[in-house]
Amino acid sequence: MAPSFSTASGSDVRVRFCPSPTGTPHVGLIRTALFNWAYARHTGGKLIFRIEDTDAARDSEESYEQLLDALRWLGLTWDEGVETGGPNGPYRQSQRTDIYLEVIGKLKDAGYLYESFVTPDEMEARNLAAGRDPKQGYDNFERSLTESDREAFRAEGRQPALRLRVPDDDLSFDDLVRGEITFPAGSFVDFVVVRPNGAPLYTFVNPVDDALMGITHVLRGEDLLSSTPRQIALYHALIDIGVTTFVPRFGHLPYVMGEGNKKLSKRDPEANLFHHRDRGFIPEGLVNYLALLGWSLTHDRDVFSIDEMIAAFDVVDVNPNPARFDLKKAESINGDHIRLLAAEDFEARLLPYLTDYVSDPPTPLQKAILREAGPLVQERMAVLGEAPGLLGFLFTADDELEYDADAMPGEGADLVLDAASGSLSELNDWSHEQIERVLREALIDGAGLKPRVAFGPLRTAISGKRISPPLFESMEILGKESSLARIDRLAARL
RNA sequence: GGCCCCAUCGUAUAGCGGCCUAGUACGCUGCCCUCUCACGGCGGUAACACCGGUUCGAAUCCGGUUGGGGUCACCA
Repeated sequence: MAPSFSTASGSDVRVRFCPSPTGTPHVGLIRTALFNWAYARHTGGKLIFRIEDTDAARDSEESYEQLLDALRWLGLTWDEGVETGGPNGPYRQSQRTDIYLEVIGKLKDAGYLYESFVTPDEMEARNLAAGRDPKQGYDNFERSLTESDREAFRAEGRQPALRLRVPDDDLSFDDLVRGEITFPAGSFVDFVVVRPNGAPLYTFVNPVDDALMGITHVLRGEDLLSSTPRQIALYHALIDIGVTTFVPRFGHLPYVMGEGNKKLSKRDPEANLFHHRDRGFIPEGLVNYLALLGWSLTHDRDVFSIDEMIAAFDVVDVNPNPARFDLKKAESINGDHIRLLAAEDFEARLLPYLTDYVSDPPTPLQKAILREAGPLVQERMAVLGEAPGLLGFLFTADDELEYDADAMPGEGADLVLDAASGSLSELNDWSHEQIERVLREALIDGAGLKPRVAFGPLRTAISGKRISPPLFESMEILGKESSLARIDRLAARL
């Protein structure tokens, strides 16, 4: 039985993203979604979004909502699937039971499935007794059970699971990212597809749905690589009973690793997609960085737009080795994308991170402050979560400003503040150029101070912090009255 | 343990037999710019795991070794 793999390569490409709704979206999972999406958009094909909720104990509606939230936030649109519908629905496996039952019936009638009564414990005992490594697992021995054997088990009150009879031949396929892979006969065994209670398992419903939905390219995590031969075996059976006519191409994407050499664990905060959103990653930046985990656009540039990615993306270019998630690099890429934002767009995206300071919607005054202060901070942020620390003082009342301990100036600061206050109070043209001119005249030229010594105390007076947006521009935004009040206030505390 | 996958600077990658005394980016670092922090500019640091083979020529092809990872569920 020669495998007839899909030959789709253009608009006939059909890929899918089929997560289980358990837990919060993981960056590795989303990277898989991204590559599937990019491949669909690149080829002009379709992305199908299916939910594999066959594990009632672990699945949750909350997790399902988070999956939708994640894809929508990143702009990963799907053509068929949950929420949008399509001709191959329903797209939640929990609603497809009848479909599975029908396929199971056909497979049984065609002789591909057989009843298996042995329990996992019994199988282990059997292996031990045979001097066989228990890790070898099942030995296909129930293939040859007679009808009377089966009757005897039933008489004991046992309900059988159903196993798929796999071919006794080597099985090869051409992995899209790894090339030709061959599994020797015997390295994959007859596996359970239906539980004794009649509920089909992932190993069954996943390929069945792919077949029914006409999936041509299965791009998934490397952890599924070793289950591929049995899935292909199932596919051959499905082709035989007329469920489909071809086997999809497979592409196994590399892992996304964390620190050291371990898979980025679900417990690791960096694994949580929303953790990055909360810290102020923008979709453009995160998508760009995620794409870099196993793929690259060109040899000399790693900041690119989503459209550039679509134009260039092909799974065969994906690198097979595991990639480490490097937060520093991710932030750097994100910062580059922040700088690429138009000023108005940037201001709008700042709002969700400034809720402690700016009302929703912002008042006209707040809006005006943001308009002026935006350009000052856009080029100095890697993540939007830095906004409150950088801009908060602009939205704080003069007498409520708090001073960071490490910002408190030392000896001589009172003289600086007094001198600044004095010369600034004379100033009528309150522009940052004039503010700077006056202060330099008084403090640098006049008092002979080093700029660092002169402006440090002023920065603290104005912002309460050691690090702030440019000082003179900040004073201009605050206005003369407020600036002087803050300078005098700090002076009074020294 | 069986089977499978992987192997280029600390990290992500470029490289698909000669363009490689191995490029780019992040990181780290020196200098410049500078009111702080950034941004930006110019430098520096640092890698083909090992051993054989094929070839006139190998980071690139083949074999082995070593090291990592995955998988062997009536989870997904």
